[in-house]
Amino acid sequence: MEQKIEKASRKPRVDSIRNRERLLDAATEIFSAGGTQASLEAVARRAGVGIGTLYRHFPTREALFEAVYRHEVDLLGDLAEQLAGDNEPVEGLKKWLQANVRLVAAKKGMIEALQLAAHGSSELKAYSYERMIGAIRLLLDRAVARGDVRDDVPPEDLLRTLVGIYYSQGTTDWQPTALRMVDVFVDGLRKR
Amino acid sequence: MEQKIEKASRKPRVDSIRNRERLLDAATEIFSAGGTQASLEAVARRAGVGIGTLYRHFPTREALFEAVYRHEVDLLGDLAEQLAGDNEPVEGLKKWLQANVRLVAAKKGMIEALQLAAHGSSELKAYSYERMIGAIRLLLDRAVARGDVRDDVPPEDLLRTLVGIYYSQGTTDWQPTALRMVDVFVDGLRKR
DNA sequence: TAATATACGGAGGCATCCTCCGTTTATCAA
DNA sequence: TTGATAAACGGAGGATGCCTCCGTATATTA
Repeated sequence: MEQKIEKASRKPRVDSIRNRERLLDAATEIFSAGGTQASLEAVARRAGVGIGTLYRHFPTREALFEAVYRHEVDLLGDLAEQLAGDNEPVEGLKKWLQANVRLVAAKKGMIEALQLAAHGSSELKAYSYERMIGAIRLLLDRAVARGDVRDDVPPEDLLRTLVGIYYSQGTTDWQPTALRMVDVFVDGLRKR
Repeated sequence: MEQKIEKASRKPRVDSIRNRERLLDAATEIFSAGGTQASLEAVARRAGVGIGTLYRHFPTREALFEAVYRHEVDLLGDLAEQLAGDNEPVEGLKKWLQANVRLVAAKKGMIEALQLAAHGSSELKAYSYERMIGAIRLLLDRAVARGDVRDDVPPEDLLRTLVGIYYSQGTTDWQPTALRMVDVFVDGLRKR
């Protein structure tokens, strides 16, 4: 959502917008691969901008995490709406859950960062929680309505279970395992 | 290849032992206050030794975490034995549980560190688990034997619950909350 | 007390963090 | 178009942290 502040200001410069997007993409890649403490200068290099530009757009490491996280949440929300058109509701649900694995990397980093810096924007938390629950409900209800899966699992429990699955995996190279667990779990939801 | 000669080694130097202890104390303080990524040079400064000395005693950040953690576990084990002499078993149990809050800071850091470096010494994990369970059992059994608390809570469940309480607290300044929760929980164990 | 094994400190090379500011450029009014 | 200027850009630079290396200091042993 774009916000317009009272000042009749100039149009934002196109290079500024472009660089912001490049930085966001680069940060998503770098953080997923290298973890929380990846170098911000590496992010700037990957984005092909100067370090000063990075700091202008995201004054703190935490601000960058927040932006990455919010972006991922939005992507997942959009993906759910897209998958809701699918013919196979259970498959749609499974695809969405597995897409989450990508997010978790970012989320892990962000939680750390927020704890550290101690201004964990609860607005962001609330926003993302709503968005995630909404996405799950959208996909789950369709599968339930078709009679494909059991009807006694509320979206909230599903989300909590997911987080549990992701966090219980401690080691590196956890993603394949997590994907497998999601697979098992969704099969468990199915009615025989 | 030359063969290593087995020689009767000298006694360890007293300054070496002293510095090792100073480093351990300093690291405990610094990590508790500043978290995982606190500066190792700060630890050395606080201990009043050179940075080289720190690295000689603890070649990696992880080695230092391990040593701090093991030390804390030992202290808690000893504390349990001491509290076991107390006249009020439930109070002893509560005191011990609250003493744990200190440990958690170190533990959080260590888990991170171990995950990152991916050689999480499982010997250390096993050791600390045994020691913790032993401590809880020691205190719990006495309270049960006196009929002060319910008898259907095994030590393992108590430990898991504790960890859950500590980890569910996300924000900074979590310690007061955690202490309060422990208080509530122990009261819940009491028979009316 | 002398010999020597052992530990000590910190300089130095490299990486990252973050700020500051001179330079470049997109926007807008004329 | 063009010139003025607000806005964004890049990266040098100072501070700090990581870790290694090695000359110096000292505890232990004979």
